[in-house]
Amino acid sequence: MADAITPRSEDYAQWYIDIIKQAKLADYSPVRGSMIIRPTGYALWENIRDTLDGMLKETGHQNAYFPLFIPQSFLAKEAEHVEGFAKECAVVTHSRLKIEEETGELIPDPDSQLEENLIVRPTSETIIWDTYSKWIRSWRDLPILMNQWANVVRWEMRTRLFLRTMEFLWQEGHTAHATEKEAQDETMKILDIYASLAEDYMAMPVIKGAKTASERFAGAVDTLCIEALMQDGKALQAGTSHFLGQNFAKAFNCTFQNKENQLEHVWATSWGVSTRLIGGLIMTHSDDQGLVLPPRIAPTQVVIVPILRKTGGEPVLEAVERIEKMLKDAGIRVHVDAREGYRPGWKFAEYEVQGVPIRLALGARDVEHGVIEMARRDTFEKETVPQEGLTALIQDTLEAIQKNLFDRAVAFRDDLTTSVDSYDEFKSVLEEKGGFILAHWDGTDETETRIKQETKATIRCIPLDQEYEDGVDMLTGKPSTGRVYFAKSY
RNA sequence: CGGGGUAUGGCGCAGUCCGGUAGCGCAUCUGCUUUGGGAGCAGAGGGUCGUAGGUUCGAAUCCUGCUACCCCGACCA
Repeated sequence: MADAITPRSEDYAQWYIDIIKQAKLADYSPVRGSMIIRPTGYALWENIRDTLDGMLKETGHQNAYFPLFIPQSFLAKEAEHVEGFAKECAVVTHSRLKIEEETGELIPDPDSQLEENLIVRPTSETIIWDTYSKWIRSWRDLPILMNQWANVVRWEMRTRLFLRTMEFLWQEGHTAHATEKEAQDETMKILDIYASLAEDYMAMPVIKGAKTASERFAGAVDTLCIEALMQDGKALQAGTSHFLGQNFAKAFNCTFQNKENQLEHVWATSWGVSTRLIGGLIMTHSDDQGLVLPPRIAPTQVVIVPILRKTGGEPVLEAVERIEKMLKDAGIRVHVDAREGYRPGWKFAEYEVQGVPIRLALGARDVEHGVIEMARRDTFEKETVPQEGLTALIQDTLEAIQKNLFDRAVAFRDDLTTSVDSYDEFKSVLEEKGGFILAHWDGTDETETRIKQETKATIRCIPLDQEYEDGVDMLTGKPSTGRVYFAKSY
């Protein structure tokens, strides 16, 4: 047995770290709060990225790239935005280093102090709206549907691999529209795309909803989000889509002439998902044996392990090669591990830790009988099946795994979603069961803040499919017309 | 930014109380035997003990300062 994974029941946080290390997704870096994304982890990100990128292009968005450095003065232009981000900005003040003669120490060269400080982007609204104000003159210039894949930096006090790191990878979409309605529709359209990415590809069920004022993006009029529930009963904000109104257009003086020949401020949206999704993926499906990956997003969907004896391995390797080609031709991502020096049992354990959905094992006996052993990562089921018709069976099984993971996660989420009507009940459910709690809320900041202070639970979202229901706020007794989702969150 | 903990081969740790020149497991390398669920035996390589200073004939060990990282809380994708 190699290094063990701490069981979830013992220490969930340690389990999460163990999974990432054992599955070789990421490493800590020499810089606090920064992480090294290893090839396996990055391959996962590439699949998420490529899937989403396809969906965005499908809906008319184009990619561009804006710079990492933003003039410090830009950040100050939108009042709420600066308040939200100023506390976590990395600031560039000098352009070169020099060796101090007396001490031999390497220091920023005082002579190279910048005229104006640069900040490392925590998000790009400011530089993008500065640019849009130059690009947009007429209603004919609209809409602009732009996205960028980039890294951003937020100087976090407390970090966790994938979930919160000082530097992370994401995409940020920034769109400009002629009308409020069009911008609002865009915000919603993106939310649906995010939900589809999460549910249909990552098999991670999400609640679509709107953030309350206190949880809103700094500078947004409205923030929509998708919220997922992790195995420890805590919620994870997995993506956000913001309707920015005309806030940034006003701050950056971005106007256009409408069809009535009047000057009007542009309507805006912005939206993003990040490498945090990988953290969500891990905490949605994985178990005490290691990572569990949904087939549609798994870098390797099928691994084939030949079982070789010292001599007479040729027929086995030939069969493996034939099956590999067959599966590859069908578009399945397959990997053959024919390495010598590692025993089959070792390899089985290795791919289990890495979450490969299906493992095939083929030995001399199987070749003789025209069969092959197939093992599922999600259920640990193992069966010997005919090589004849294998491709179709694999395809079906991959789909079955995908569906099983999603169904399992939905069932878990539903089990851990509780409706409560009193504050006492709220507190006891939160304490003993965790998960999402549906409760009435009077719509005020004060109540939300008090609940947060007293219980550490926040309103994750006001669900978009909220049903009208007369009720009273569990704390204040004031009237409410529908339930909102509360939870402790990451 | 507060509280706690840790720092010794690549990883995980022991050694520190009571100073005498560094050890164990895993991993790595070589050879042989193995190979259908993390192999066995034999041998080998690899460490300025986080850092700076002090005490001492002698410091991983005692003293002082510093730094980094991890965990737990307040703030955030």
